[in-house]
Amino acid sequence: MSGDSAQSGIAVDALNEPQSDAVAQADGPVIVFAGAGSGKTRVITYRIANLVATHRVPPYRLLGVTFTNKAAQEMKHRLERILGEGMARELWIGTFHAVCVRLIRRYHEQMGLNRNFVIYDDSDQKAVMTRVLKELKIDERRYAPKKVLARIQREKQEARGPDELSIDGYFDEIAKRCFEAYQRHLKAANAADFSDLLLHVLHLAEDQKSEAGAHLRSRFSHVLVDEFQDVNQVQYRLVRALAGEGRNICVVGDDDQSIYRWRGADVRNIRGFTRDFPDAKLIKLEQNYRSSGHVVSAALGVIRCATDRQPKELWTNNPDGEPVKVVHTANERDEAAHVVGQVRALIATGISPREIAVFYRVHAQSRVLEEVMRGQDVPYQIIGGHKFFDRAEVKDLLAYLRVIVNPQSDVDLVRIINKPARRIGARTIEHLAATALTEGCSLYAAIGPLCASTRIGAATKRHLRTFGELLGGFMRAAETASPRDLAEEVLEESGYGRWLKGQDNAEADARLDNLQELLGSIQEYEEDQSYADEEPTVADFLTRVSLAADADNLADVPRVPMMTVHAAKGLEFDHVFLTGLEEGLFPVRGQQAGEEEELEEERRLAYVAITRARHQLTITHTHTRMIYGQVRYNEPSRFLGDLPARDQERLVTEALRDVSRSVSSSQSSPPWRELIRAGSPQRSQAPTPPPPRPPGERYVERDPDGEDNTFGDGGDLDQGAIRAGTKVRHTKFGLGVIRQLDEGLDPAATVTFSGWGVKRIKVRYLKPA
DNA sequence: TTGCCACAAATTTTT
DNA sequence: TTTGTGGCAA
Repeated sequence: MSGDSAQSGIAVDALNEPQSDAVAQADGPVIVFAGAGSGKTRVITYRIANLVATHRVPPYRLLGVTFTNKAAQEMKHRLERILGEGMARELWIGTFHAVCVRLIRRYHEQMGLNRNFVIYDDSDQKAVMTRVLKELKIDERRYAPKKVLARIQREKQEARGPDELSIDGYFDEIAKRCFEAYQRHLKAANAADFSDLLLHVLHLAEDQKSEAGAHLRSRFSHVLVDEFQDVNQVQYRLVRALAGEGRNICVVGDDDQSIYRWRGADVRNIRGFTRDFPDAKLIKLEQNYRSSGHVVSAALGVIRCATDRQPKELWTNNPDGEPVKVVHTANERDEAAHVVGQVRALIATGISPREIAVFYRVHAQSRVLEEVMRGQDVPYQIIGGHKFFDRAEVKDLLAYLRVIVNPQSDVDLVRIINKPARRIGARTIEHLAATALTEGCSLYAAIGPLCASTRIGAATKRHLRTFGELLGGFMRAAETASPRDLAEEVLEESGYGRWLKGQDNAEADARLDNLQELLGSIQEYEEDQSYADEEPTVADFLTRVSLAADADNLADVPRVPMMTVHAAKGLEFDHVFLTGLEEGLFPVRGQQAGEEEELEEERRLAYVAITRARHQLTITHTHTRMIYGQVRYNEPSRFLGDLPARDQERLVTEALRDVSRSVSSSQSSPPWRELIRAGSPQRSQAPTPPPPRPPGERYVERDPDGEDNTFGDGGDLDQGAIRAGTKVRHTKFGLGVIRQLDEGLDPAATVTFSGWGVKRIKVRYLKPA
């Protein structure tokens, strides 16, 4: 391709990025090792822009793949700014799964899928597997559906089918039989699981015989992959195949940040890339633009000890900043108190809570931190956790829609057949399944034959028939109604809405709200489609939902983000608190033989965590920790020993000093004694002094154990104790503030909950906070 | 068919 | 400690 750069109205200046010329070359394979904070995503973005603007590659022939919707979104936005909306819209940018769904849309006939196929998520997969185990009469307790499924998914991530499963022991025999049956079920249900989405495309792309395969392979002239260290075998083969003869493939990643091996990611892909593409141009980006000198140096100290990594030296021009603080604390409460105390101090100096993050290795650690945050009135937000579309009631309504669009989907049918209760219980479903098996049809199609048989009572037949007619009616309605109208009709006619309304509790109210929100999101989808001049369909909406990440609801109030280290990948913050650096927790495991690779991954995880910090990093660890209901005595994490001495400052909390004094008098001096420094500025302590309270709020002495705080003598919220502004707690929504109060026989309040928004809740469901 | 109790298990998680 | 699941009684 020529370097002709006479282009039309494109912001050329934007292309003159420091790294872009390194990857400006248009042809041939390129691999970029991009260290943490070196501007990884930028490289891909500018390469794409450059290909379009300078090398005149038609945008629709460019494929850019990311791992998360968020990353894809970000990349699209950046490219819109550089290339303009019209051009950017033509680009193929998305997650592996989203891209594959788009391709399946175009090639579904060659893949043996019906247009209206549905995507089965984890719980659907588990439901299928449970069914399979029953059918094969395999003991569910000895062979847990989750275990079998995990085994199968491991195979699928390597693009192996049931026939290629290598058998080693009895479990594998079982797994193989289940695998076959599982795929059979998916096919019959006109469904695909997440791996299938990729596999369908892969199989066509690697098919040397069909014309469609050749067409698919030549579709894209350039393929670019972000976070290449996270690709699994299937994804790697997929991008290789899609790059086709041109071999214009550019991958960007950091082997030091490979933390998803347990999920099928294979670092060997990034390390082996140069084997598959010996002519690949290798580029290393080693300058870190993000973090302070001490942070970068600390991160290097940890990662340097890693065995088997692509040698590279991260460096930075940034000032040294403050050394990393390593704080030894007495226990998890002390640790939380210290972290929250520091966070408050930072906020008090005017730093935005959004720029102060708290990390932990496992979710189980978050509870204590949350309690102390709440107790000290620090606004926080847990990142990760469940998605909106995973809520039971949302999944229920979606299951109705899925059955309507695709009546072959048995798991969806089972999900809703008795919701609301229609007197169709497990027994009847078993009969239905048996009939479906002998008839070789779906559960839905088996309703007729079963009702014609004599195996079930007349009453049950009536219930089944009514249900069948209900669905039939919906299917007819689906032909003309818009998705939103259909959803509303389902909610109404199925009795689901009435069922929820009948349950007089706050939980049901919240569920109804969530369903309203779902209707809202369908509406939004319809509007999007009409804006894009496309027909909205239920099937398309369902696909989007399946591939959607959590709707990261932008917090109205700035809050301190709290998350696992995994969730932190790709993010950065001015101040980072990394908790629980203890042997047995971080690294979580890895001391035994055969777990070396796991330990390596923990090390990379620690590296990822450290490199999230821009200005300041505080690492904490505890002497004892109660986790999973058991007290553990902890050695400091081995990773702490890898931090260079000059980059860190070791501190202990007062509470630990007390512990150490009493312990050291009776025992030989423990290794952390020498960490105690005179004049350490720790103010942490076990019973937290009462935080200052805003006027107009009653303050009551807390129970020293920190259990439920109560108004006065506790018990229920009495009328006198609440008014607008009162803080309350709800079992599901957590902490909230009353906005408005409606008196009456059964008083209700409008409450703003952090993370949940405004809800109307009966006062009797609220507890004082 | 539903609801309750005992018991076990318990990283990390996107699509 | 919390959460999910299976068995059993009403």
